[in-house]
Amino acid sequence: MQDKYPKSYAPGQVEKKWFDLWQRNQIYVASADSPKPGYSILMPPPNITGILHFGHVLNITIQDIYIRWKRMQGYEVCWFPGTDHAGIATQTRVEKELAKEGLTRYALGREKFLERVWKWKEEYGGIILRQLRELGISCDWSRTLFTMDESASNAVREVFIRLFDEGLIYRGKRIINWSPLSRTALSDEEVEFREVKEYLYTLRYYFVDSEDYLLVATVRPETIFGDVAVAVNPNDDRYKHFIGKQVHVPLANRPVPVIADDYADPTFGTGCVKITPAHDPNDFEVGQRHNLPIINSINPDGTLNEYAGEFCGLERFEARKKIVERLVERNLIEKIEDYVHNVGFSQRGGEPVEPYLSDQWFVRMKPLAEIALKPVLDGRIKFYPKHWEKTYQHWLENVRDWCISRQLWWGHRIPVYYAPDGRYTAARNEEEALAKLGLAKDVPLEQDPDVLDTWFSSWLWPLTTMRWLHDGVTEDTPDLRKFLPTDLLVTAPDIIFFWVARMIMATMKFKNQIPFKDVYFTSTIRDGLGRKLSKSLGNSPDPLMIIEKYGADATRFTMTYLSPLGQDVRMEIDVKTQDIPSMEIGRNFANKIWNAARFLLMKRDMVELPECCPSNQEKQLQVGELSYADRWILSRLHSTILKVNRNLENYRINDYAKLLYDFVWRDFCDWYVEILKVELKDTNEVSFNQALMRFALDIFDNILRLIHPVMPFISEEIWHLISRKPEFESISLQPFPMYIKDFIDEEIEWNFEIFQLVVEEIRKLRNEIGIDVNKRIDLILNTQNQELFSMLVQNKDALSFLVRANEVKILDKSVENVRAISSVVREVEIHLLITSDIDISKERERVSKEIERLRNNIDSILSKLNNTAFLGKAKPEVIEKEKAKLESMNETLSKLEKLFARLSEL
RNA sequence: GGUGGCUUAGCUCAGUUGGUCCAGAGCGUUCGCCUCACACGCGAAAGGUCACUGGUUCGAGUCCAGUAGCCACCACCA
Repeated sequence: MQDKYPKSYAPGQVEKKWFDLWQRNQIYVASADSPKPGYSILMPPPNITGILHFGHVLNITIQDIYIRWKRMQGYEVCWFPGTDHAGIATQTRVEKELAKEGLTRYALGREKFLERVWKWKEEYGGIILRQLRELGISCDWSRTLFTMDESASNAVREVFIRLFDEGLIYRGKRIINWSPLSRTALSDEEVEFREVKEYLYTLRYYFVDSEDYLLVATVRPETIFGDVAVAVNPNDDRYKHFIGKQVHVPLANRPVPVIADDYADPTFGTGCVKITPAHDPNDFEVGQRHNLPIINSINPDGTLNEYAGEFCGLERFEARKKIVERLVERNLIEKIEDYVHNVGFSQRGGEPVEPYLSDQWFVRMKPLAEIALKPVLDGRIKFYPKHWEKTYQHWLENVRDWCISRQLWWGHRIPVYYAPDGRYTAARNEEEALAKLGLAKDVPLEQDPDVLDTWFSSWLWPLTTMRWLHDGVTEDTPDLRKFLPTDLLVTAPDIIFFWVARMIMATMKFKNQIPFKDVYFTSTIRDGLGRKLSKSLGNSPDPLMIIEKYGADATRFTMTYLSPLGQDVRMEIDVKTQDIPSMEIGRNFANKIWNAARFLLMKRDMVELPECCPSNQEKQLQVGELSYADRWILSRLHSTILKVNRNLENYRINDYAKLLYDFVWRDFCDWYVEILKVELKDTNEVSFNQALMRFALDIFDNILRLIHPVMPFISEEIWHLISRKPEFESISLQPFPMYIKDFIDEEIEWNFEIFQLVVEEIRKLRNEIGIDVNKRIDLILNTQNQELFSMLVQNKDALSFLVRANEVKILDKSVENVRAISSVVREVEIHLLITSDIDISKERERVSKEIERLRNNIDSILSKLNNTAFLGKAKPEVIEKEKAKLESMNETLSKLEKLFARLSEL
């Protein structure tokens, strides 16, 4: 029998077995025609270049919890998976591979290069999804979508054309964020600011017609070759009279005018600013105001161009060093000071972004922001935690136009065609473009070489996953009707602007519907030092290794257990071994569940329970009289069911996990299973034992179903062992436990708590006076409280077992002159009979301490009850409670005092 | 600079609308146990002026204001 159910739970094979079976039986494929109400979640599509990290683990686990919970609640559930083509990341990746072969994308040409990328995608692009599977997720793989699939691409193209025709997409020459590494424009969101220590150089700009000079401060001396003016504030008396004069740009020796503009802050630096329109957004605006020329002195790859003279070809930071050297040489630097300021870095490439003037495509955001703000403000879309709504609102109200063109090859090509006369339009193909432009059929057109920002396809995710415009035409599909709006989006807060806001914009704009009802922002995972997990810090263990070591269930459970809504998660990470010790929480819990099951199964086999599966509780209740403990665990179960549902509804997933943990470990294992041992031993009647086991297994079956959303594998495994169902069936298709109010018995729960306190007090006494664990004790318990007396009598055998007692006497009147160590708990006197001498002074100390504690409590209650303000203003039930408490405490106190008096007599 | 969050036991954190017998858990520490499901376990113990100041209230860890420290996001002047 020992071999039939292994002693400790081994997740590896179990998890693999069930995942394969779930796949083979296709139990997670959703039907848009189902009569059941729909419930849907869009999986945030991971990048095809991505590898699984703990952010995914948490995110995916939460989604699977909701998907499984709702499925068990009887919804037609659909979880849409997919992957993102990740323009820059993927292109960079493949270019690196080419570099190893001594090739570049330019050498290969656009078409050949894209072939390579597709090949790479076919080979490696699915890895991340396969890794996700290891977690046991139950998404509908038949609906997997890639953002560059034809159906999605069709929708992207249509959306571009529509927005273009409406004037919401436009082309313009602007200062954008340029990534010299990837040689492409970036959106504002792709730039992150970091504080850096640099130098502030104060340069001398000599007047053309005198020996005098202006002092101009800059952190970027390499941009002087793009200078077209020096600005001073019109109200700055120091410089007023220089306005209109000419100064020489240092080294360049080019004369530029001194102009007046409010942009120059007299209180900052010297009060003079060099104006470099091509390399600074503010300067660009100043330049526009004053009709200044624009000199672009930096190449797309970040090197200086011919305007820089002798510095031409140098990389911008290298150039800075050389230029400063030369400036010092020529005595053109007044001073160099330490300077700390914020610099924008490319989120992906990590290099400082270059403000760069170029022609790009933009989406006009104002009108879209307005329609996206509404559903969040009026509560149709709810954020969890709520405070993100404010961040969202602030962003939308201050949003700037979105630069969507990327100078890449991998991505959705911009569907814009240019005519030889310089005009252009957005169209599905050349033919249509010619027609739109009113040109003859043989006029050659050129398509825009750029591609779209990756997020320009991601923002359509709620629509493209449901095949909206999959052929460029079809507006309505069964999936859209059934599953839009989706019910929940689970995502990290750092893509609230990138993705969440834009999906709301797009779905509102094109479908006039919200994309999702609830948005859950996941916790950021940090290591023991509070740092984000990252590969470079070495504090980001491979989840697959962790899953292999602890099991997917354990990993899922631990992550859930540790993730409070709206709070960061901290996990100790052993950098050396790449281990996460806190995963033991889940592993130990899984093992505990396994062993509880093992115990029940062994007992079931012992009593030869014939049925294959437990029936429902209502039937059980009629079968036979339930014991006190039975009624208690049933009541606790239903309290737990109620709270589980409430916690899941409110996205309090860590509370959900904790609740299960405590219920299973504390209530079920520590108390119920222990008492069950006594009850089974109590009688030789087979039918009684069978009924009892049927009941216990039924409780456990409920536990398995409660736990299934977070621990799908172990619950499936044990459920099959208990139910003996064929393998094609699944616990994930069973109903989630229903809360039945009639099973809640507050009186039982209350009294049982006292029972627990009594047991604990007796164990404490045993421990304190050092009674050998194997020695059985004799006890006398007495109480005048009839209810408690009856409870104790009913639980006498259980109590005796739990405290390892020999003989237990339960009386409803007080006892005199017993040779015992005594204590009082909630009106129950406990006398542990002993044969040896009592250490009276120790006993007196113990009892008097207890008396003092109780008196303090009584005093505080009395002061409340003597306070007329309290009596006048507190709720009646609160007052009643205080009175009852006082009464009970007084009762306990008088017993203690008697006890103490007796000790004094000895 | 703006906004939001956090500050409870040695560590990591719970504490849902203010009131349930001294504010809870896990880890760690100490003591005792291989008690016939589980040592990934069982029983027990020690450990907290709930950051600080003030206010509201009959009553505050819980609500409000201020102070300090930490964190995140947004903005950003050479």
